[in-house]
Amino acid sequence: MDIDKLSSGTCAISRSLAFVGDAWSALILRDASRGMTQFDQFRTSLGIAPNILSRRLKALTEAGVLEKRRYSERPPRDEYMLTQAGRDFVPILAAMAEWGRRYNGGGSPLSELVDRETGKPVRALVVDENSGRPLHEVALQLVMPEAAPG
Amino acid sequence: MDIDKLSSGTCAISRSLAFVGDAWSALILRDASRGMTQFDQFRTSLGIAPNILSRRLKALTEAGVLEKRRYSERPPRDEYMLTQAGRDFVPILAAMAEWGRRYNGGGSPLSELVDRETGKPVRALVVDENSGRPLHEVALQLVMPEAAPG
DNA sequence: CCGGATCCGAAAAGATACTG
DNA sequence: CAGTATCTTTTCGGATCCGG
Repeated sequence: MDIDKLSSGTCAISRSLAFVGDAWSALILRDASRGMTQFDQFRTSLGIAPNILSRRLKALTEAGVLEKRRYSERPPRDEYMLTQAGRDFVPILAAMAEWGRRYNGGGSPLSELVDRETGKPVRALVVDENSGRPLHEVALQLVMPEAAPG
Repeated sequence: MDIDKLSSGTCAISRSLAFVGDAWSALILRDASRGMTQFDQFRTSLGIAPNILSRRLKALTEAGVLEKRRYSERPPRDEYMLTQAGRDFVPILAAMAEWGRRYNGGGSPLSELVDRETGKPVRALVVDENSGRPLHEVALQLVMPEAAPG
């Protein structure tokens, strides 16, 4: 679809989908959050063709969720690191993992999220920051600017 | 990419991406959460080609996040409703909206989420269900089954 | 008018080979 | 390693048509 239109639209959700409406991009962020930085790490982990990995890395870098950094001059070597925006997206991946486990968890054993410091399993839950209420208990209404009826 | 492989892989995140790694699917869920049920409502709201919409609705129905229900026999009319799985995905969309607002919020005024009952704005935050800590403050580690090094 | 199905050109994905 | 070039295959998206 038209990604440029998505990222400039009036819906805040669309603006995120501009990045992760593509599965590869989200999986790259996942691997980056696991500490991967190099082209070949991503390529091997994802089984992705190099040309499309290249394209995604460039797009994610231009979008500001990854940062390219040269860590060796001779030979020239670059690494990709999560920016603050990228790190802040990781909890959303965690929430997606929670959902995936609950509603599509059949078959083989699934990956788990743990707190790296305590070693305890983490269960992602989306709440309202103000009230603390879990959002799945709240009747949400998305209000578009300029009054668009639903 | 290969969606079937995604939805059967060992990573819980991948299993969610099988559904929303596609931007259209997520936007359909967004509109469904706004109360839309009919083919033409989605089509008009999204500006999507009918064949694509048809394909996505079928996929989302087979995936179990939408349910097709016939509400009129003559003429035959169907509506699409969120299932429990679909409703539980909405908080993730809310978290994505929050992120989109923070990191890609420039330009025109953006859509907002409000509590339909109180009318108050909702700020989505992903926390650990057990400790209550915001996940962006937690050092997360994704543990794959069968020990895969990062 | 609603809910699609069909057809076709354009675009993107994927595999593979190759280069600095 | 970290990509680029090239090629084939798949998917997308727009226009149009069809049955109820």
